[in-house]
Amino acid sequence: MGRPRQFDEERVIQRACREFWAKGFDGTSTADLCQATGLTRSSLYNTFHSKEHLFRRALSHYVNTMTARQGTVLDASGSSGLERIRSLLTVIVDDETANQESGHGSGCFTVNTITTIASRNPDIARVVEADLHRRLSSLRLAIMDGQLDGSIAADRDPGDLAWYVTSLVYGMRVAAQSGAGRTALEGIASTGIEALTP
Amino acid sequence: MGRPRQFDEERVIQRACREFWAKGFDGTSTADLCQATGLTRSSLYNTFHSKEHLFRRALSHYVNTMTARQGTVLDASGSSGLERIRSLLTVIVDDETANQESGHGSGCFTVNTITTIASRNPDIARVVEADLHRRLSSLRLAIMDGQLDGSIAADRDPGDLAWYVTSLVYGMRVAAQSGAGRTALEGIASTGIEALTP
DNA sequence: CTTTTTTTGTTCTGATCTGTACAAAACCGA
DNA sequence: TCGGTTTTGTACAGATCAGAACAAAAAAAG
Repeated sequence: MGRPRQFDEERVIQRACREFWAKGFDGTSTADLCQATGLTRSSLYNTFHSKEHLFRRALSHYVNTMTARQGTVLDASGSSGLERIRSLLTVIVDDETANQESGHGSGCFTVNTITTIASRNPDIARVVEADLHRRLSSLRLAIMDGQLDGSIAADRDPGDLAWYVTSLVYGMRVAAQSGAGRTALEGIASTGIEALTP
Repeated sequence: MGRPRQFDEERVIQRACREFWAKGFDGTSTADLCQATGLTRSSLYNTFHSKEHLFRRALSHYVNTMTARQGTVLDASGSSGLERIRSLLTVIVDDETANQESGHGSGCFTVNTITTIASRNPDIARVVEADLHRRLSSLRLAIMDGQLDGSIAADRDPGDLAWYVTSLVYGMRVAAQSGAGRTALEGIASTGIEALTP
């Protein structure tokens, strides 16, 4: 069935993800992508059709792995709703400090995408929007659990609180990118979670 | 003293600011800037030397007007520290809903800059960093006032709380850009401010 | 071995990019 | 009115951009 591919598609997407993450859609050229992935021009276009298609694949890969990992923390049974959200924020702090220390930039690919092309590209906007709704639902469930087990204030709408936590995470991502170190992020997280307690 | 200019420099910077704000540094071409400002290529380069210089002027203009406006709210005497921060958040909510309704995009030019080129351009990073420190100081003063007048919990470091409020504002900016409407933003603000009360 | 199918490497294309060159135009001072 | 100075319009330069074209290479199917 023809010549087999000399590359692993998943691996290529991961490399492309790093590249787009660091430089954004507009700031990344197809030459950059070829160099980062090791693919030639024709292999890249033969497989992914266009720069925008590859971007969507890379972005989807990012949000899927991120949301999955955060989802396992959020859905962990055995701890209170508040504890699960606290764990989520810990994951964020660890992520950002790891990013800062490992050099390859910081911040969140999703946030970067929201603040740049999402407003100008409906197809890309759809990816982040679907992910947003997934995360809001997960959060709402954890928050409702917390309101039942008494760890989270019950006098507020779970949907509002889910938006609040989302916004808190967004803020921590941007703060990390504007220079906030681990201790600053931990302070933001511990202060921010106070708003949820009864 | 030579031929006088046929344009108002401030006005040009405002137009350029809108353009960069909407499309980002990489996404805005010099042709876009000419069209948006009405200047010809040579006038633009004669006055601002390069795309990056103009970007810095536009960004400085933005952070100055924004921080000044938010500063007057934060420094308002006659109300408690907590009230002043609540007013700040109200300003943010009003800004974002106004942006959404008036069409010309939403979100914050500063946040967009942080999440895109700031990490790749030290000169631009310096602009946002200086502004960040100004805002953190203003916030810390208001928070210390609040801790003295009893409206804000005194058992937390003012610097940590200043970072928290900054992060809260960042988060609201991104939330607005990802589709949060006025009521959602108001919910985030009112929940977020709970964390500050004693 | 031959044919068919797919990937790969290289080259090309036309558009767009930032920035420059240069002369015409418009103003001021004398 | 004339000389000096600055802005303006247009044309251009060289680089880079996303993507297409096409034949060589590599494998499976017959």
